Amino acid sequence: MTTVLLADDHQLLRQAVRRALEDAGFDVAAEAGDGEEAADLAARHQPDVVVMDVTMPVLDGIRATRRIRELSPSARVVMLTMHGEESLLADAIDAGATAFLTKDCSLQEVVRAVRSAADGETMLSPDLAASLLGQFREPPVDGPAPSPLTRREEEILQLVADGRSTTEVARELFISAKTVKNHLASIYVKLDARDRTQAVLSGVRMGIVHLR
Amino acid sequence: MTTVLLADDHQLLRQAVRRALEDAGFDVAAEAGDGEEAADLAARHQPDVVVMDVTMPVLDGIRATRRIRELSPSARVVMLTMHGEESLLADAIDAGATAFLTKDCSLQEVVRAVRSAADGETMLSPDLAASLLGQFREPPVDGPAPSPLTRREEEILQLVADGRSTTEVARELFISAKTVKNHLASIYVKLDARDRTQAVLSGVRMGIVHLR
DNA sequence: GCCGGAATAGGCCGCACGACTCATTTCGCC
DNA sequence: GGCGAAATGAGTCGTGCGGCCTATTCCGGC
Repeated sequence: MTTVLLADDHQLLRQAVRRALEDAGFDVAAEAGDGEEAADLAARHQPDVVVMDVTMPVLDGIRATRRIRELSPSARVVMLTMHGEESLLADAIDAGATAFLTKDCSLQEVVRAVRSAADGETMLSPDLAASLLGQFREPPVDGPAPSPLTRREEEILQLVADGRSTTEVARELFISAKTVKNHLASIYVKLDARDRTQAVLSGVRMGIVHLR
Repeated sequence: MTTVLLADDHQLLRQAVRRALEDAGFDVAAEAGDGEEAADLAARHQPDVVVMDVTMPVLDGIRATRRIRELSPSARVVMLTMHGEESLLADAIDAGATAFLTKDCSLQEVVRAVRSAADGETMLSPDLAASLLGQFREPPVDGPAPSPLTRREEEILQLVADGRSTTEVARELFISAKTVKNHLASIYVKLDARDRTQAVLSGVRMGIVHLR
């Protein structure tokens, strides 16, 4: 049977989660009230899954997770947090957490996450997944914006972004410096820029030029 | 009872998923072999959840999802794909998909996703979630790179990135243009840039200036 | 108490840059 | 066949920009 360790400084929440997990057929082997206790109990009981709060006394959930991952590598950690902060998410995953849930999710979600974790599978809180996907969706939206520049102009802007001066661009493309300046002037008009700096930045924003 | 529509051009896969869903207590109302059929059947049966493959004849899963989201807004779409391509993920979410799974996941994962979708919750394939998180973890690694610039220099570089000329920066900061040039010279040395364009680009790469 | 870095400021020099106008050739497209 | 856009090139003009050197003030740390 799958054994679980609960770590949260709020007894109320521990009781609720314990009920839900036991109803779902899990064996809650122990409960911890702070991170250090959690690490000790994990070492002793070797649970399959640890359900852990991020904010706890003595040793926070992130550090506790790190320690548990060292002492009991087989244990999967399901992280709970009050606030759906993305920085915490990154830290948690870095520490070796398998799942990450916000506390405003349902008990069913927690049970589902524990089941996934027991199967060795990653899981994200639905709302966090949504916000992550939201960030993922933004760039492609304005990413494929049709460039107002001609091929030659894009080529020149990229070279300028790479640090070339007007004469260097000219040498590189085997054309006269004057032509490069003409192209640049055209670029400034099209991108509503008044100098190469603004033109390059516009290019970066529009995804026409690549940072190197 | 939760009704489900299956859309996939491989009958074998449809049968497998149907079995798993029915065992889990779902009602598989219909099956479609291509995207157009899926959209039609969705309009007729108004299922709670549509499980749809990305690659299908006639109308691909992305377009089919878009059409279904228009005709049957209450239907949640769980997207399946062979390849865990992130560009597809973005497109799928943009089309209005609620969940996104790779086909190498277990049937239990599909069932879990359908259950989540029926509850109106987003879900990500564990491996996709992991890869997303991977990308999320990277930026913070080199993000908090200690800036070699002083506060004043950062301030000036940001203004330059915002499009201000030397004299404009001076006016804005109530200092002489000469001082601004001095700061810029210092910035060029520290960032190994030879002009404002390269300095600003370095700033962008290092995350000390923000694109606006 | 003093040294050093940060912020302030001035001068000088040369060139690269950007603004404005115009010309030629070569395409694709109607 | 001819129109228009893209690419090429030129001249002129003014000034913004960057290199180099020096100086003063202020502050924090040794």
